[in-house]
Amino acid sequence: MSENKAKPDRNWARQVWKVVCDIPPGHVLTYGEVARLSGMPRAARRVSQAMRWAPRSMKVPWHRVINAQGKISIPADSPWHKKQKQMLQEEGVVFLRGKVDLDKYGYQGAVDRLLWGGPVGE
DNA sequence: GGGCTGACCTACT
DNA sequence: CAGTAGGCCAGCC
Repeated sequence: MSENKAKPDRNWARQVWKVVCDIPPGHVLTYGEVARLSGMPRAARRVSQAMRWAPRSMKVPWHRVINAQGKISIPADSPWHKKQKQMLQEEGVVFLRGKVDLDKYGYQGAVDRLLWGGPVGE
């Protein structure tokens, strides 16, 4: 209870990190989905900011968060862009033409897989 | 107190 | 499929 001395502004970011930490390995979530799961459907932009503030001590899988286009939103200028792509590939995510198939690795695809309890190609 | 920025999204052309 | 326009909201100057 003493570590929570951060300003209330950063409090919303905490919820975002919590949702991101809930993303299963081998799956990705879009900023809009994460924002909606965090309770702020219009906060897609806020999520991006939260990723930037995500401290390493939290081990937040920020690399599992991508944009609605299924592509990495980090500018190629940043070394993290290359890092994220490698991280996802390590998790089992496949990049097609530089994009990720949200139909398979997206949240909706994850639920479908859990309900059907089988591989995606069906 | 006001205005610009941004790891975005959705919709239309 | 690619490009453009509008919206949305917190952080920073």
